[in-house]
Amino acid sequence: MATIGDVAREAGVSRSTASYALSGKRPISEEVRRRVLAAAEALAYTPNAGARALATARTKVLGLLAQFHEDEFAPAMMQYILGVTNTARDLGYDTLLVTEADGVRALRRITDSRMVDGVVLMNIAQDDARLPILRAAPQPGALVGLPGDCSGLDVFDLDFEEAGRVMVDHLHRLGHRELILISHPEHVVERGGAYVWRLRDAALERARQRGVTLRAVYGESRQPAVGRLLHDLLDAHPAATGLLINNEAVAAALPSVTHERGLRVPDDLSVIGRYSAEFAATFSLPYSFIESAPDRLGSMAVRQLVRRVESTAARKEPFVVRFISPELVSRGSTAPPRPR
Amino acid sequence: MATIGDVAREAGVSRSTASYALSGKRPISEEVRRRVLAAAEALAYTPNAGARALATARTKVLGLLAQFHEDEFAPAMMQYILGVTNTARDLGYDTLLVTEADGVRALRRITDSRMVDGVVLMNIAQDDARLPILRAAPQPGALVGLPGDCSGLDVFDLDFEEAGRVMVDHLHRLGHRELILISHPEHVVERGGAYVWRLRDAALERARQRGVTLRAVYGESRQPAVGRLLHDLLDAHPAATGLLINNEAVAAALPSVTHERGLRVPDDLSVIGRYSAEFAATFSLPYSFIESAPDRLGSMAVRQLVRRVESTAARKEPFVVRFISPELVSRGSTAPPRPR
DNA sequence: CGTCATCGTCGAACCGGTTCGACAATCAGG
DNA sequence: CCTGATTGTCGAACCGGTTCGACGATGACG
Repeated sequence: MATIGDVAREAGVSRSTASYALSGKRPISEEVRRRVLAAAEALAYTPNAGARALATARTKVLGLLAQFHEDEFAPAMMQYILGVTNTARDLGYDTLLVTEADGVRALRRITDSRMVDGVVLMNIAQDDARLPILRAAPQPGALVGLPGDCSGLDVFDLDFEEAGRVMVDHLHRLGHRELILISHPEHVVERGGAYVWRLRDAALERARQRGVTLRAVYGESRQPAVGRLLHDLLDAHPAATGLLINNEAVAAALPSVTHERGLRVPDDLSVIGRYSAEFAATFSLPYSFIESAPDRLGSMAVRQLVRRVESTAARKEPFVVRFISPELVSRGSTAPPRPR
Repeated sequence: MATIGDVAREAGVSRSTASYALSGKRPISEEVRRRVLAAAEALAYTPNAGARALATARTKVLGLLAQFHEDEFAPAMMQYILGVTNTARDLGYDTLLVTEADGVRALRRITDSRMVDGVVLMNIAQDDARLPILRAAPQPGALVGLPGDCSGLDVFDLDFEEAGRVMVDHLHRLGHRELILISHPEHVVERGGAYVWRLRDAALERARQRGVTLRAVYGESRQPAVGRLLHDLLDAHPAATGLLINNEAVAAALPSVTHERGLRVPDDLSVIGRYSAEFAATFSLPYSFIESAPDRLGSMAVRQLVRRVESTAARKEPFVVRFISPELVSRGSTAPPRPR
């Protein structure tokens, strides 16, 4: 494999001149530049990433830490990842995907060894043990998800509070007065998944203001538990006319449950979910939903991260916490209530 | 950040001695080793990945090239990826996930620049343009999926031919004589997705031998096309009593279609799919299926790749093409046929 | 008691880039 | 014609590891 020394020899110049000719960081005569470029082309020269990283203290690689918990719904994760990898590539970066269970150790490893120029963290917990490590790291970091303490990091997330309010308002306006909200399983909350209670508490508050009865329950993330839960809920609360679903697995399981019970949506039951359009298409979900925009979030996180990586000025800017406003995509799964 | 020079100074030895003490590649007195380890600990020393890569010509990173085509079913991909990243980490490697659309350019970039010690390729096409690049690369490569020409690379895949035969035999034994096989969309075939015709042709051949009528059709990968296709098929072939599904999106869409038509499985229709247990659980699919074992395939590919990376002896071994035998997981979705 | 291994450590070179300071050649201005 | 600035190139140092060869000290042995 050709080194820059080979290119220089082939072009009849010194290594430094070859380097300058290729990078353009100093004026080089047209004649010499041509020779160097031709030599690089002829030898199929590609700079050695390790050597360049050593010299420039830049790897052009971003770290992406994603945790896959047993009780989480893996398919939903894929789109966050693609949002990150695709945007990173557009900006000239590759992505190191780390799925190690011990996130703290993983983060330490990739930051201390200088494998990456910056890190995107996913599956953020309320009191995430990785955050202190990331704050102390020499590389900047961006989060997809809102932790309890945002200091020292850029944060991007869906506005789950507003999402809860939008859902309640929408059904309230249609005349619904008794609703059920199904969230994630309880372990997700115990693990610090703030998005669960952020949406739930805001929805409860808004329901109270509107005089709507809202029953908030934990969901499940696996079959057959999900199906059973749905049946039990519909049995227990026959007066409920609307369902709010903040849990991909539950949304995916609902169609067969309504079928089994002979319920028609929206005639007998109104439904609003919270997931991505991509997810809706994949699982052919027929419900109106709040777009969770995973690719946009991943993309935003990367853009901000790269800004900080590449500019010392940007690195000194105050940290941002940016929420995407929930957008309700109508699929006609809500209607005025009708007593069952 | 501490360098090995800092550690050496702190321990009162030379840089080379510090290096040997940490790596154990030469005998070092107990006394000195202790001092070096203590210094490394105190300074929180972590070797610089770029410097090490430059010196050793090893990065401890594997490349993973995955393509996400519009018409492919993304959720199924996640498990292959996890199989790769988790196994890689167990063996001491990190994973560079590359999802760039231009696979050839991406592969060139990561191999030429020596960012990775080896590469796993997914979504292999019959005549995959990336293979010549990978064969010529200095790093070893492993494929998850079977191309037309396997030379120079290790290949791992499900035995799709046998899977097709197992499906046909299973239903034939139960007494079925008219079956439908739904594969992937036609573009997947045009793109060179050999697994489509490998399963299909073997199934057709076996059906011929058994005197069974097997209608093989292309599928769809998106709603609402998938649902429409299924309805049309069941309308057009009322005499068919068994469905073979080699397409995750179709399998995921089938339950609601059978519900809508009031068909019961297996009483009115027998069904066998081909996907992973993980996928079945996620989508709560109630069908018997051939396990496609994505995590096992990813894991096998990485193990072989790392063997070749780490041992010159292994690098000289003949290349392997290894098929996982299809295992039929029974979920009770097949029964003797009953005329509809 | 001299000789030869062995053991433990050190200095120096190397991996392949980037970048700083120096310097020769060219050119414009006084 | 001399001076000073500008342009283009080069050599050397550096980034932070690893590894080779050498060398002094120690111990075994004849």
